[in-house]
Amino acid sequence: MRLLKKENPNTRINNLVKKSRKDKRKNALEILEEAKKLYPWAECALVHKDALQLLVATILSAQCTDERVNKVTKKLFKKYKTVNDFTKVTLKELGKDIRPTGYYNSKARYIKSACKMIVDKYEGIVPNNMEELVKLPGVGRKTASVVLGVIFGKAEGVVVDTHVFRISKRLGLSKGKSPGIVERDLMKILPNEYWIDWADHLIWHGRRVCDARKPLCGECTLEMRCPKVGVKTPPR
DNA sequence: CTCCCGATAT
DNA sequence: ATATCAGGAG
Repeated sequence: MRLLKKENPNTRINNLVKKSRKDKRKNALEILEEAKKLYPWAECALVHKDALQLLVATILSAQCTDERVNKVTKKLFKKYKTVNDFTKVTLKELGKDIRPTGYYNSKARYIKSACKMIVDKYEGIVPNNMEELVKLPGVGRKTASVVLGVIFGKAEGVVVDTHVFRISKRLGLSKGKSPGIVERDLMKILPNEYWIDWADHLIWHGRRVCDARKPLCGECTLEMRCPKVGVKTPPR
């Protein structure tokens, strides 16, 4: 005498979490298509004018809003023009110059060391491939993918920042507990030609709608395709 | 896993 | 007071 199985109106959505890679791909591409309509510009939010500036800005963006990074880099890039300028400064002084971005001691070390390596090993030129970029101090796959995508228009990986990590999981595309796992899942699900677009558009969606604490599911046009994995209190 | 860390929203 | 922000290293 079991209880009657109650019909779940969200069966289709719940099933998205267990779908095959092929189905996940179809779903992901539909979501991306919609996200492109929502954020047709999808430009890089970090103000920069070349590879070095974007590299530095992206290192600074760890656990910090892009808005504050831009405030800091506006002055920073007037003072430091080349990789050599960053290698000459003391860590104490560079730390002061980037202080509002947080983690300023670590970031100052990363930036100075990375610039030194660029001078010593890469003839002053920012590398244009994943293998070399991630050798730079303070540069992981996320930072490297940002530079590769924005500056060189190339995707050797998928940018998995806090937004992409959170949203990809909410959408049921990955259950990975680290950005690395989520990136591998996304690389399997999405064709390479969409890797850059995925992060570009989902990050804007993460900022404006699919917020970490209080996602505006009621205003979300991706809502019908979203199983909302891990969303605690979707407000109406 | 912990640590690095200021600024802002809730 | 606590959570979060275009993470990475040890």
